[in-house]
Amino acid sequence: MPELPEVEHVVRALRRAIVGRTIIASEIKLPKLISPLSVSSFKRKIKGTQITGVSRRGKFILIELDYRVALPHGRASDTGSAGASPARFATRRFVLVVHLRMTGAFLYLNADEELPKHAHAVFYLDNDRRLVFRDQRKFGVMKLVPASQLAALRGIAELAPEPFTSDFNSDYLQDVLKRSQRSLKTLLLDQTKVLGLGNIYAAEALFRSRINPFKPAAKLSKQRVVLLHEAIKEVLEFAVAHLRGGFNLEAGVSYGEAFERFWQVYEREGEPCVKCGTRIKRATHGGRSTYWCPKCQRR
DNA sequence: ACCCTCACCTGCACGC
DNA sequence: TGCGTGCAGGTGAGGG
Repeated sequence: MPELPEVEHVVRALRRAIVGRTIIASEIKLPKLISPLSVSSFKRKIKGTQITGVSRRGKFILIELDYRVALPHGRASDTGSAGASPARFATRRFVLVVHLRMTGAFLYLNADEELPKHAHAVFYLDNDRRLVFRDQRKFGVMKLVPASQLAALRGIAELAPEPFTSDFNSDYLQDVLKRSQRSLKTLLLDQTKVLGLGNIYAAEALFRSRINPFKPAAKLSKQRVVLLHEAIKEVLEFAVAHLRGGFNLEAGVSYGEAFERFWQVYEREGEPCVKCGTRIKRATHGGRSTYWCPKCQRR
């Protein structure tokens, strides 16, 4: 389902709901979800951890976990609290790295609510509620890693700069495009080059900047790179600002679904272009559907 | 190093 | 109704 804006939306909802909670137990019904860890070691490691934060890197959700280990003899550890009395515990930090891929979603269930179909992981929290990971197509992945290893994790380490930071600027984008032999549409989907777009927002960003999806990336003029850079940021920002889930945290209704659809070309084959009225076209490109206005996006 | 295709899964909408 | 086909917002492995 999700591209960066949807993931950001899920992160914010999770943050409101689960930060501060302790995971008292878990169930993993789909072992490959958490591989290469075994189910038993995953459960052992995550049990008793406290959720200290929820953040995001690209489309990866990062659930930050602290595990306090009691130390014998009241010895202070360097991660323990400083203060008058010596710490009697050490804190180990972990991150549960989650990628929703196509159909992953989190649910936050009350004690009396039934598990939905395709619930592959269940985390029992200390407030008598459950955080559930559901994923119809089973593409989603979950990795529990020490916080110190996060940055080097394969899949994370290679990611392009975050689109809302100054590192993602038009000079960076021009540099990336110049080196590529691929079409713009294909390149925009590559998370190691441009971060956060998926099939919908790549199409939307190209439409917004009036650039043809099939154009070779290296052939885009500097002027139009600037336009594309603006469009990418605007499309993502607009989506983050306007996404609304139909969910209610207190009622325990699900996250990650029921997003409004406000895109202008995606899934609009045959409909009139909002700018010029020409019928939107669709083609398969690199195995995926691409939508564009043949008049607005001629070049 | 790059780029492409396919594989990973289930479910849904469509046409016959 | 049933069955076959194509398609779905993501990525990684494996090949050229």
